[in-house]
Amino acid sequence: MNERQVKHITPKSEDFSRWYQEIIQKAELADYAPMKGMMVIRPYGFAVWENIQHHLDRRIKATGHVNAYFPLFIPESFLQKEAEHVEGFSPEVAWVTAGGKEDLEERLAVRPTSEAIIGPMYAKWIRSWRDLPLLINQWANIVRWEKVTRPFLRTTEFLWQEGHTCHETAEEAEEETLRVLAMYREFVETELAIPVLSGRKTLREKFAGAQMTYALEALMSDGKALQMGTSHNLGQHFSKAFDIKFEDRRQKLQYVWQTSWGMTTRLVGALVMVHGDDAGLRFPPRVAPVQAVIVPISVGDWKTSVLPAARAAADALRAAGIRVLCDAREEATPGWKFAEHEMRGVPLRVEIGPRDVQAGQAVIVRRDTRAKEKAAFEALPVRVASLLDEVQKRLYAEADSFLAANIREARSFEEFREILEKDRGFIRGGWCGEGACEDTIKNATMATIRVIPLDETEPVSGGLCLACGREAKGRPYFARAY
RNA sequence: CGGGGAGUGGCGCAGCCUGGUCAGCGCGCUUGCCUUGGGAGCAAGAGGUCGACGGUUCAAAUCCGUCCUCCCCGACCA
Repeated sequence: MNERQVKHITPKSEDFSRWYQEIIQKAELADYAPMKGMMVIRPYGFAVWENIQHHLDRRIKATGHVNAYFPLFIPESFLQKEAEHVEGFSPEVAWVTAGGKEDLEERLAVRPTSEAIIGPMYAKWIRSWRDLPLLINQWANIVRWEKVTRPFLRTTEFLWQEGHTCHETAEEAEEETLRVLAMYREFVETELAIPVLSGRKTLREKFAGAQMTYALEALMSDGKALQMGTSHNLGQHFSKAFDIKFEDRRQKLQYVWQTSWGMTTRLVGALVMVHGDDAGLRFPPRVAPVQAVIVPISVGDWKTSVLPAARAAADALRAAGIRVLCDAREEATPGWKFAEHEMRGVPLRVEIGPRDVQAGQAVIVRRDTRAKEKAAFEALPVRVASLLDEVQKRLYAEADSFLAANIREARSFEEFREILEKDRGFIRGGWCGEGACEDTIKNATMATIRVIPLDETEPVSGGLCLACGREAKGRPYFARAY
């Protein structure tokens, strides 16, 4: 019993923050690098990111976008062209000032986002309305000099995908912004099994340089919100700054209408915080690095009596397109393996022992419910595939009911504070639309407006602003956020 | 950037107050035997200039000073 404690992680309910850090290291998703705020994404964690990339890239391409790659460095003069953009990012830009032993004539920013290096290129490439829409995405690394960092959630360098598009009209740009938002939502819900709220950001929360920012927000199991992705309508802010013009269908010179949008390695952190439990991770099958682990029960002459059957089962599952691992390590006992793979979030475990071989069957155990069942060897691929679907659905359903149970209404500021104190989660309440009131609430409670639902563009009558008591113009979702 | 905590074999820690067999424990690791249906057991091993630099002293993991790094909690952000 005492020895067990050694490998054990802090229970989630006892100290969520500590649980998060420990599980990330023990499950080998990531490790701290020797530089502040930087981490190494280890193979197991990177496999999750690769699965995310795969599923997202598919959708990005299916909506007509193509991938390209732009430089890591941005000349300072470029970065400064869009005033609000520079202003917003200047505190967190890393600079390159020398090459070898020679100082540079102009400093180079390590991209905190790529608008400022993509803009000038688009200006070169776009001449006519026939060049539009231009729909490019890039997978890249980004550097933002953050003061407070946490593995996956906020690191100095992170990986992401950033889409940058140009359109003929304001309407098309807005459509693109919303199309991507919907695509993101479908992706997060389907692949990551995470339900989200989507909507507009307030002016204070929008991307520096954007005209309008839309976002997805998810609820972590400690009751704090996490932004899962953003889609920005840039209007003509950047096209004017970078002189991206085209001749339209009536032979008139116009600035293009742009969008940009991104999702990051933060999503890996979201998977951990939404689905994890006291025993460790619980990965949704569609992004799990290993979907099913086969544990041969090592007794007696298991290497000759059990192992071949385990290997054959692994081959059969692999042939059925399932990501499977046959854990034939001799140095670990079956019990050890059970606990380890549970901690690492493998959705299904398939146990095969001497008795099973005799009976021509295997024991399948679900990570999410720990339910056990038996399946004949021949039926294994079909049964495992269908159980993976069930686990995926159940994880979503569980997260969805948690989200639903943690969206509350506040009719007064007092009520708002009580909910925050007692339950956290999302709180819907009246807002007059003024930034000052947004600040008042934030300063008093640390909660911010996460999103303003899209179905709510018209003023809502009857409600009052939580901060000033005047008539509310909308009822956004508030929350404390990461 | 403010407040707090911590740097001792791979990991987790004890030792520090009261300098001197204090280089120690557990886990892990290596080798062998034996085991294996929920984190096995025994035996023998390998492994550390005690975060860095400077100072006090006959003597520093221990006392003093400076610096570095990491973590947590806050203000800013994917």
